[in-house]
Amino acid sequence: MSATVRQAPVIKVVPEPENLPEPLPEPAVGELRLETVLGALSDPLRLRIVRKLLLDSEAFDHSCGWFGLDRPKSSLTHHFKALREAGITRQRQYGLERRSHVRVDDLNSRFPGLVDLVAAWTPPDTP
Amino acid sequence: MSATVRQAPVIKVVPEPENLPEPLPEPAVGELRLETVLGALSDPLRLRIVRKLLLDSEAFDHSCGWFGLDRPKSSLTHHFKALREAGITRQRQYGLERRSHVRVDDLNSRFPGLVDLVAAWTPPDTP
DNA sequence: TCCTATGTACGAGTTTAATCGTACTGCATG
DNA sequence: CATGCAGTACGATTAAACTCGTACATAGGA
Repeated sequence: MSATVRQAPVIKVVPEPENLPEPLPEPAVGELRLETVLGALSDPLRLRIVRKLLLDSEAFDHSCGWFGLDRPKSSLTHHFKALREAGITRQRQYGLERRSHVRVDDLNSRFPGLVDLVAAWTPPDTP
Repeated sequence: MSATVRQAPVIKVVPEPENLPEPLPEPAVGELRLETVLGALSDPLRLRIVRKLLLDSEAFDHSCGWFGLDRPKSSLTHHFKALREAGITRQRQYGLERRSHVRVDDLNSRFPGLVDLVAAWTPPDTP
């Protein structure tokens, strides 16, 4: 168990980019397309990822392994990339790991209510 | 402001099935799945169909040809069926034509806000 | 320095979906 | 009753996406 996911500060809506790695390539807010976002969210695994980020994360970014998904790493890369390219998540490189968080403000401004729908979703087979 | 998509339930939630043809097979309200609905809405053509039904229809069902889509008939059948099987539209057979309307109440009760997102959507290339 | 852990890149196999031509059904009207 | 019309059913083709194995890159620590 190496380090747990512990990290220090309670911040997260961090205003200062100086100590933060640059986000990976992503669409700007104005470029978000409803059909693309819906397509990205139509996959149960990705829906679960976004929902977990919304519900279980306090205010931090989370790395791939935090989600506890039993899929090959290359599959996870695929889905995290799909979410980022659709504009749903933002990813930053922290040393080795690539951490994600949901672009809640961007999504709420362009598609109000959508984030709440995902948060209220119940997975098909999870107790 | 223009009306939001809500309009009076006076008509449209027709209570009497006696003078109405039976709806074609469709999922019940409780069976609606967010991932399926989002998948059905991730297609621009279907998004356009649903949006037109929401905005331009008064309270009636509309047949395939009403939409003015320049696609082969078999393609339209495919998409209308996808919408119905996802639970987004209801279809009834009126003599020759099969008319559709959006299950607004069902969608609002299970996925509040989703219908408004579709109504507010702007097609990629339509003037 | 080597080793491990995190994650990517690439490529192949499989599945799913979109698109559409053609043939068909059934009503409705002349 | 024959013709036209609205739409489906079926099948083939094509394109996209999911899934995953393998190989590779890198940061951090023993």
